[in-house]
Formats: sequence, C-alpha cells, structure tokens
Amino acid sequence: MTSTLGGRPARAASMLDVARLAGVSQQTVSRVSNGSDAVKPDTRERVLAAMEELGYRPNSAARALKSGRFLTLGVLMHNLKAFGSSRMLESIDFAAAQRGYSIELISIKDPSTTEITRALSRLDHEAVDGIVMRLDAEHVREQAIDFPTRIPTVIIESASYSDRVSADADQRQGARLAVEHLLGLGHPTVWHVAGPADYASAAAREDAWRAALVEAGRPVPEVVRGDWSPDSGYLAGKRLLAASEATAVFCANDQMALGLLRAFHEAGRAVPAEVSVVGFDDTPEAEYFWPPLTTVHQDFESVGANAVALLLEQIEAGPVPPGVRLTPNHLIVRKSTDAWHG
Amino acid sequence: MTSTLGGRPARAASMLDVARLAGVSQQTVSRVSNGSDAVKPDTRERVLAAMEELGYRPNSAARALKSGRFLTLGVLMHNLKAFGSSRMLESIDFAAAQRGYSIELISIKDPSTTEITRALSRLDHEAVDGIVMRLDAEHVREQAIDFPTRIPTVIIESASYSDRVSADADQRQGARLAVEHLLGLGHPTVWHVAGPADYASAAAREDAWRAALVEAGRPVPEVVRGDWSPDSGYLAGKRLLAASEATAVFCANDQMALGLLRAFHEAGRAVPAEVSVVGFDDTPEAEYFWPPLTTVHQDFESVGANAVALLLEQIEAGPVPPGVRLTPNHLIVRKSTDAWHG
DNA sequence: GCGCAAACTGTTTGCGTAAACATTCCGGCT
DNA sequence: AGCCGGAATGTTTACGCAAACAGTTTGCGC
Repeated sequence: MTSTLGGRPARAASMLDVARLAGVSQQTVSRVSNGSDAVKPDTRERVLAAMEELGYRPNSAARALKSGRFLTLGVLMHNLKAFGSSRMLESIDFAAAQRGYSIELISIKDPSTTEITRALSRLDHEAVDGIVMRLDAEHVREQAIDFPTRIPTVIIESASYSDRVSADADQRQGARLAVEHLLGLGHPTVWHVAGPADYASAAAREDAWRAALVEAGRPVPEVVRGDWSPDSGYLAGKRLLAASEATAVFCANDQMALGLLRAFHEAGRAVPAEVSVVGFDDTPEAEYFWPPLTTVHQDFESVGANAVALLLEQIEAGPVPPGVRLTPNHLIVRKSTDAWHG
Repeated sequence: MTSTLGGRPARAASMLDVARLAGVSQQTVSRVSNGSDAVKPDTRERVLAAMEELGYRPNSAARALKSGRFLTLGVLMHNLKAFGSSRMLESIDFAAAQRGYSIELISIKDPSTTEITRALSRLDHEAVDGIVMRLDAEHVREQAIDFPTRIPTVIIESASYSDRVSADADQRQGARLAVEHLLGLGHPTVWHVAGPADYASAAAREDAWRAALVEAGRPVPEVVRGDWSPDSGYLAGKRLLAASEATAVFCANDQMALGLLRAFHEAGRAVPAEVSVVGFDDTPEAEYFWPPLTTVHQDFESVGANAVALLLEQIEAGPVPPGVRLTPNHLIVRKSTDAWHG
C-alpha cells in the first residue's frame, strides 16, 4: 500500500516495516542493523535491500532507551567565540566522531555557578553518556559546583579540581618558556600583562612568570592586569609606556599583545628594537601582526583529544584515577623579540 | 530497600520509583512532570517532594521515543575555528536554548559532497527535529546534496539554494558598502582581494564589488584571489605592490586585510596615506590592527537567530515558503581609509 | 539415515514515558 | 437519600529497539 512513490511517508520506517518487507522477523533486522551477529548472507542481503528501499534509519531514541547508551557526549563551554574554545570544540568533535560519538553542545554566556549548575542539570537529563566541561573562571570554584554523579565528567582546566579527571595545556610550562626566552635574550627582567584574576589559566601563567623570575634572581615588576581583550592590552601598553622602563613584556594572550603593539606603535616605541613582546596562544593572525608575534603555541587539538580519550575510557571501561593530563606547549619565535644589550 | 544513603543508586530513578514513593500512579507523576494536567495541589506537592528526594530526571530518550520529538537541533558546520562559524554557532545555541532546544553539533573538516551527505545521513538517524547547515563552499553545489526529506532544514548561505529556506548576511550589500565608501572618498577605483572562487560568499562579494564599480563607471581592476588566510592576504599585498597603482583595496575578509597590511608595512607603503584598505567581518582584532581597520561588520548573531527562528517555525508550525532571510551589514569606519586626491 | 552440534532465525519481554480510556471520588442538586 | 457530573487519579497500551531465550534448520560424522 504505502510505497515510496508520491511523496514522503508520514512516519519513518521502523524495523518492523523492514522486517515485513524482507520477510523476516524484527529481531533479524536488528541483528543486521548492528552488524554483529551471524546472519546468513542472503538473508542479510534481503534485509539490506529492504532497508534501502524504505530508507530505514535506526531510531536512536529507542536504541538509547533500550541500551541505556546514547553515544553522545555533552560539551559545556563558555565564550565559544574565543579562539581557544572553538579550536578545542572542533578537536573534541573530531575525536568524538572518530569513536562514533556525537556532540551535544551547551554554551553558557556567563560562567556563574548557577548558570553552570543549570547547564549541568540540563545535560544530566539530556541524553549524554559523559560530559566535557571547559571551565576557566575562578570565581566559579569558590562555591561548589554540583557535579553530575551518575555521568563521567572531564574538566578542561589544570589548576584546580585536582580530585577530578582533567586535561589541559601546561599553562605554567608555557609561561616559563616565554620568560626564559626573554631572559635568555639578555633582558634584565620581564613585565607581565596578565589575564583577569578570576581565570585559572591567567593565574597559572602569572604564577609561573613570577616563579621563573624569582628563580632567576630577577626583580619582579608589578603585574598589569587585562581582561583578555585587545582593548585591555592597549590600555596595558599605555600604562607600561608611562612607567617607561620595560624592555620585555610577556602578554597572557595574543589579543592583548595585539593591543599592546598598537599602543607601542602609537607612542613610537619600536618593537623589538626597544621592547620585546611575547604572546600566548599562537592564533592564526599572530604571524601577521606587526611585527610578527613571538608567542607560546597551545596545542588545543591535543588537549581536546586527551579530554575525549579520558572521558571515553570512563564511559567504556570504568572509573579513572583523578589527575591532570597535561599537554606541553612550545615557543614560536618570530620578530617581536630581540636581544637586549643593557 | 535501596535508599539513597551509602552511595549513588545503580540506576537513575524512573517515574515508577517516584510514583511508589509518593504513593501515586506513574501516570500522575507524568502529569506533574509535564506541568500540564490538573493534579490536586497536595498530590502535586507529594510528587514533587518524591522527585526531589530521588533526584528524579526525566529520561529524554523515553520521552522522545514516545512523543517523536527530541527538542534537539542538528547543526552542521565546517571550519569551526573560523571567526564567523564560532560566532554563528554561539548565537544558534543561544537562540535554541531560549526555545528549549539543545544543539547537536557535527563539524566537518572538508566540505565535500560526500562528507556532507555522510554528515546529513548521520544527523538523519541521530535524534534531531531539524537541521541548520552552514555550507559555503561552492563546489559542493555542483553535485546534488542529498537533503533530508523528513526533517526541516535551514541553510545559512544566500547565493544558492533559492528553492530552500535559508538565512544569511547580505554579502552583496556589504561589499557595496565597502566599494561605495572608498569611491566616496575620491578613489578612482577599488582593487579587490577576493576569497576562494569556490566559496559562495566570496563570489557574492566579488560580484557586488564588480557591479558597484561598473555602475559607477569605473575601471574594474583584475581580481587578486586569496584563500581567506592572512598568508594569502600577504601574498596579495605583494602582488598589488608590484602593480603599484592601487590606491584603494577591498579585502573579502579581515584576516586577508591583516596580511595585506603587513605586506604594505614591509614595503613602506603608508596606510591610509597612500593606500586605503577595507576589510570584511569586523573581527574583535580589527580595531587593533595597525592602522585600525575600516571594515564591514557582519551581524552573525542576527543571522543565527533568524536561522533558528525559521527552523523552529517549520518544526512547530509546518512548512515555510523557500527564500532567503537577509541581515544587512554595516560599515565600521576606522583609520585604514582616507580621502584620495588624485 | 540418524543424531547432534552449530548456525541461524523467531518469540517474548521490558526499557521509561504519555496518550487514550476507565475508574473513583466528591459536592451539589432534586 | 439518591443521582449526576466533573475533577482527580488509575490502568492499559504502544512507541522502536535489543537482550534473553526458544525454536528451527543445516551440515557432518558415524
């Protein structure tokens, strides 16, 4: 009766429809659909043909209901348009797809505890097998987050949550790379344009910067704080110009470095002849800044892949000991840094 | 027997568990859960208390199986790390969340027809009520895409697919804005650094650029083609320098403008004194380029919101006439353009 | 040819939910 | 009191799939 011709069928074909057309039982269709069990080749052929004809697609809701598995990973992120986030998201999606998992995305505007709890609870009754959350804002940690208990979770953030499973780029090592590069160039010390105080990654970079200076026995200049934006970098640049003694600046991200460069240009302070500048992230634009920016490259792909690997291990094999899986960064030397002969 | 104390329960509580605890039927729990039907206030109280105690979360797989609705939108994108994509994704996610929908993300590396068809078929049997796809690469259109038939779909792309429902920023109007701005400044004509030929948005911008020049009776210089990357902009800049007659350049995106600016810097060609440059996109960095970039701002938020609105209308109300919902762009004048006195 | 594994296929059941239908309860009316 | 009607709640059923189990066929050795 209801053939395919003359428009789309009202409802999608189910296994039963396929079974009837192929002259087998619904269960046999299920077996063919899942590839696994032994089905006689010509039966399989008939079933596949029937599937083809009816345009059969397995109903994932039913499958999930039966099996309790969704083959979906929840991803919780804030500030998606930031370079790091989208890069990370892409790599998470790719890693998940390779293992047959889909991504359910929840992005939050403002990383407050209530927002996050709301999002987590939403993911909790959404259909996901595990959650990757990238949380960076520190004030979140002051109050307890209501982590899901039934669903494995991986956090992308290294500084805190040491009692949980997490993955991140090695912020401290990266910052150290920057400082040591500048010190190695002969600069007496290194100024720092930090990210917002309530960001864990910003705090880690700042901390490592300070530690590296102290270790080398250098004076530690006062931190200039930004908010990741080019604008705040611009302001920081102006303040540094006023102080007028900086010969080397390490910016906590490339965008702030960009703003800083603009401030220096406007003031006629030559980079790198008079001041060296190092960024953090290695955005695609950094190479084309003026001058091309020396910066710390973060391997977001690897971090995302690690996070997914840790999550899938929990989902498919069971609990994993808490701890952080760190990905090392490396320094990309371009034209914004030069030797200093005090 | 199995109380909450002493660790998490093995399985999540179902409506039946709640019903037993509250001393009502499963159906009554369902009624409370869906808010709708009339339930006596104190019964409702008891049920809510039981839900609370058991940490009950509705099982979305079961709900979807029963209702045939998933409250999930599939989003298909390529090149997630591009500025426009992530911005769009964020706005789509936000618009969807406002209406109670979740986002299932599928990103593809290389927008070939087979890749896209694969992704679509995946979404087709994934649990989604509708699909938003952002497809830009033109070669995709040469072969037919196997669009889902059972699931409403909205395309973010304006130039093609006029027989489908789509939303986009008005590429042509945006390009026109750029050209007319430069012509208004007294430039005899405007050079163009175009995006890759197989991108619909690039083609539209190029087309509108040409049309605007022709309309104004100006000579149409040869197009310099890039691939969106800063690197290609840099190369384009070098080629333009060799030709050595350009006084005004319209770049098809900000990244290429960035590369172009670097090429001009290196050659000592002053911007905007000797050459004016206009970009497209208005990335957050553009304001801090050197000089700050005059550019066409794209309202990605609005495009994403439109796409979701069109999709939800189809899902909840039924078919929508094909056509494109365009969002106008506007010009942000900064320091990279100046009057020309030939 | 018989019997017995092994290979294949069919039947039953239940996952958690919500629509449809059935039942009970209760106050107000004659 | 008896009855009616609507509100409140309970019971049955089916959504599509896959596990568990049961049944049937096939091939092979004797």
